[in-house]
Amino acid sequence: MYSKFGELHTAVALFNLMPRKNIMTSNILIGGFIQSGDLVTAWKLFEEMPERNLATWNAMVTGLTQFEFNKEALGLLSQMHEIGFRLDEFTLGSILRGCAGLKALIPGKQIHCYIMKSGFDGNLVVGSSLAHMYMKCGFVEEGERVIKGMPVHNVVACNTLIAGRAQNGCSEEAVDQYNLMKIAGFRPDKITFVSVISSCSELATLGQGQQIHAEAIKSGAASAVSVVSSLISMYSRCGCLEDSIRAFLECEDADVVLWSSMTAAYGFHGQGQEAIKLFESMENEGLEPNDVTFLSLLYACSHSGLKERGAKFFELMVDKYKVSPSLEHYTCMVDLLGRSGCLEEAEALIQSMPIKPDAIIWKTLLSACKIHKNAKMARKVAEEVLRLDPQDSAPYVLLSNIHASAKRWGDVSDVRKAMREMKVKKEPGISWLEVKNQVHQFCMGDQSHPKWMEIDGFLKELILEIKERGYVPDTSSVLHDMDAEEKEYSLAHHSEKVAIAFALLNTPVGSPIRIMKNLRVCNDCHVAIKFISEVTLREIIVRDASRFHHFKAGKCSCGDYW
DNA sequence: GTAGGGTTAG
Repeated sequence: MYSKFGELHTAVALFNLMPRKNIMTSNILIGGFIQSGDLVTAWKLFEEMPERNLATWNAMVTGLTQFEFNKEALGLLSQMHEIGFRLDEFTLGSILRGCAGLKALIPGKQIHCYIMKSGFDGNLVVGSSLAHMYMKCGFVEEGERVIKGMPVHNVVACNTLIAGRAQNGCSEEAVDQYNLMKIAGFRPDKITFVSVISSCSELATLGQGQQIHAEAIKSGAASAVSVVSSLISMYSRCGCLEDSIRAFLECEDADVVLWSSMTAAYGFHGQGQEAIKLFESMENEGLEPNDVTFLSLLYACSHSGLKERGAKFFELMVDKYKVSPSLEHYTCMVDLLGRSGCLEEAEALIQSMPIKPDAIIWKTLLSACKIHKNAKMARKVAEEVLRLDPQDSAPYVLLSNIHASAKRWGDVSDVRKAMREMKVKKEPGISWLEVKNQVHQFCMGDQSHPKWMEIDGFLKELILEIKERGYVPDTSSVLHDMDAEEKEYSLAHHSEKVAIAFALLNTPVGSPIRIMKNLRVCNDCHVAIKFISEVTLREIIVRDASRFHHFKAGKCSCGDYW
């Protein structure tokens, strides 16, 4: 009774007075200490026990995995094995959770073998944990096989499948599974909504996201802070910052994740000042920012050109909040310095940081070299990128762009030759948008859309019209060796331009257009879309690989800084 | 006593 009411030390005092200490009482105490987070005392009791049963071991293994002492839990498991204990569903569920946390596939597979032999493979808890372990290790298909092999399902099994797909980049499949689970008669809970709403942010399918939000409200799960965090991110990534703000303000039990997701949302829309204000209010509320909060904040500073503020926050993070900077934090800082033109400083940071640089951080610096047209540094940096990731097309494309904008055509063709030799291909640009709950996708060079002729004709007219207003095609981002006319044709068919033409033809006059793109918007498209927003009197919102651009009346919200 | 989830650099 005492251990249930949290008066553990009273319980221990009583326990010590007992002339004969039985296993059950000790087990209850161990469980109590684990629940209160005092693993040290739980461990001490465990060690002192002259005799332990399966429940004792299970309590300890579970306790260790609950607090992410996964390696230690695996150590206990092997001791259990040596002594000859038979593992039950409680042991198996917990230890699989530990394996998932460690992304330890090999021990996970060994446990899978044990499960098959001991006949636990039809057990819902064991099966879900096993599938979760595979999914966390990146083996989606194996996880699916485990879930589908179970004779009965429940909400947790469905959620395991949905979350596993969502976390492994199979967002569409996650949404499909969500629909299937409803048909099968399972009632989605807050964990379902978190996963499926996150998938909608990944897909940037606003209509779908709104519908699922409505379903979450009906089910009563929409006010859970974890669901709100995913909603903030979803609305932000679908281009509706206002809805993110509304969700944030309406949430009653805010935590650090909620604040971080709102910070990220502001950053994503280029509202660095707002992100900073938010961070300051968070500090005032007495909430402790974490590594992700700072990542979002630094990102927001970087995308708004707030170099000094960003640098100060980096210091604050290390000195006051004792968050040790990760490679991601350094990448953000390199981006911040590089974008604002301090290329040498950015390079010096990479050289001096205590973590080994990867291809991504060098690529970040390379983009900055492109923005600030520093061909000399770009060459050097491109070499670093290629050394770490020889198949990456980005350094070739960026180098070629830099040479092309300086009209060094010989250098451009050298880069092209090197690409051919290395068999590196540029990732094709893809843009997509939702019209009446249907997703339309346009890929550079693909004319398969049923309305292609109509779209193409309209696009030609549109380009002519914006040329009259002063648009001059910027062919420097065309990679191939072509004559000027071909280059212009190629440029005019960048997937975002095609998608916008399609949207103008198929959405109500005056309504905003939302386009998503897998790559970053090129400079030419950026200029062209500004003109298009002016001549068509439309607000055009483009999400590219890195952030949002809100085009309105000939201007972009990024202030041409991206 | 056991299982599934939110924010995140380029």
